[in-house]
Amino acid sequence: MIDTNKSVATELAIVDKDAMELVYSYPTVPLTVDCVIFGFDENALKVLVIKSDLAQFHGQLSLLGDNVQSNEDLDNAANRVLKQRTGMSNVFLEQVRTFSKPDRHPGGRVVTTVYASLLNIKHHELLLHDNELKWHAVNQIQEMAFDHKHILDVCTQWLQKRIQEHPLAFNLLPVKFSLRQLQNVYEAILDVKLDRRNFRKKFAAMGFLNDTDEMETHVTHRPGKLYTFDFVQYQQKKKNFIGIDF
Amino acid sequence: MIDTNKSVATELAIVDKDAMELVYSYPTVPLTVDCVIFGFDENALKVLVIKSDLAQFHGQLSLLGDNVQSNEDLDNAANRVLKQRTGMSNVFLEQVRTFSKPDRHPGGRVVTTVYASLLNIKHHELLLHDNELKWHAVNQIQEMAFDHKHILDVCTQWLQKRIQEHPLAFNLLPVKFSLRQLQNVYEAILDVKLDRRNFRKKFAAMGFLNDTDEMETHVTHRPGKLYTFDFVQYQQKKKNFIGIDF
DNA sequence: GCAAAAGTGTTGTCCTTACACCCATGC
DNA sequence: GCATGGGTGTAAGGACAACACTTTTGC
Repeated sequence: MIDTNKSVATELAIVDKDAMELVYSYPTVPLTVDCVIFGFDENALKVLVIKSDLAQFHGQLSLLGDNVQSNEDLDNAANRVLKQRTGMSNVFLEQVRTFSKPDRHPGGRVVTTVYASLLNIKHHELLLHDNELKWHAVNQIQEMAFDHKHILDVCTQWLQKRIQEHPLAFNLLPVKFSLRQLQNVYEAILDVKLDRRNFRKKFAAMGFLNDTDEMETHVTHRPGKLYTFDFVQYQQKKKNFIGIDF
Repeated sequence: MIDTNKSVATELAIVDKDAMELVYSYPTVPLTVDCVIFGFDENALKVLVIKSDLAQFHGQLSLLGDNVQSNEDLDNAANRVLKQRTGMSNVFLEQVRTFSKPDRHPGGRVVTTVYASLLNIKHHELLLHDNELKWHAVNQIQEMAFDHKHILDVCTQWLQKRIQEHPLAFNLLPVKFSLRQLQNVYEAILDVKLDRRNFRKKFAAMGFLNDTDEMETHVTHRPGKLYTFDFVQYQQKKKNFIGIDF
């Protein structure tokens, strides 16, 4: 029963005090975020990495990470880290997973929440180059600092699944693109070779492509037709749309 | 260049000290795990909830959660919480997402990582009943403590997607089950009628079913064969396994 | 014997795959 | 004219959907 002699304000204060005491009793842990920024360029899937700060991992590649500030949520932390490390903003980051093995960081226990994104390298010029910030081809990375190679592998699988469920690929292309460009995206991300004729048939059947009457120009071969992605058709057909299977 | 006057041991010690100092400089945060245990019974999707401990949320439903201990990874913490709250062990928990809004807990900042599972209510008798631990129908829960309703919604969506990609349905069945029982689960969850012969063929082809030499008993019709789920086969074939499409 | 569900094969359709030749452009 | 990739059709095989009758048990 509520004691009606107490004001509502007092009641709340006491209640909050209980909750605060509870929270104070919890052990606390250093928290970081790491960003796995995938990019597509020159027909290869790349990822944005730096050289590790730590002497222990001297020369090794590391994801873009930092600790989470005291009153910052993880989404904000990830966006802040990305901006601080690369100068990029307005990147759509998605939370992938939280990694928490107690020995994953040599300096002691650190829990990290990983965010990933996929963007067009040409549309996001790197403004900073601290710690040798660079794009590396994903399939050429053998070793990384911490557990970052494992994290990268998890994120690569995440991306491969994600791109088959959702047409993220179109984000990587200009508004008008050729089927070859589209196919390159899928081949690079899924790490497979696809048959050109079957690929065209599949996308033709999906009906998300609008045929412009334009062609490629200044290419050293027969120019291909240019298409646009039909967002309206996609939204309408989305409910019946299971995915893109190769 | 490495200073060859230093022993390797000294070098490592210095390196570790750098890493430790770095980690000590990070702010720390109270971390919890919450478990969203879905159950299927009487043709309804249910979830295991308790009444909140906090006076502020008096009478409101809460997920099963606790703080993460100092040297425990999140997977272990989730399993421990589940065991402490319900007595259950050997439940396959999957990490869903980490929630971190600074104001999500009235006692101050608490970051929580959420795990979910799906199991058969009848095969997991609740051994404890503290805080009125009970199964509630998911679609009848309007309000919960903290941001737990939001978390539940996220997990429900996660489950609907997940069950189409992975054979979680086996979690809902006894160790030995008939094909009819298996088919009932899929029909109920996917809300479709399936052809018995095609259903059997599909699962036979997948090779995850072990034929026991036992039959149903005490049924008022011809008894069916009982099968077990072959976890080993599933793990091996998993990489090629795309999903269960009906 | 009757009700109720188990068990079992075949066929047509559709989707996926594999595969080869001519065409348009830049140089 | 030659190098480069664009554009196109067809056939075989595999997966899926549709479909009906006989069998085994409890009552």
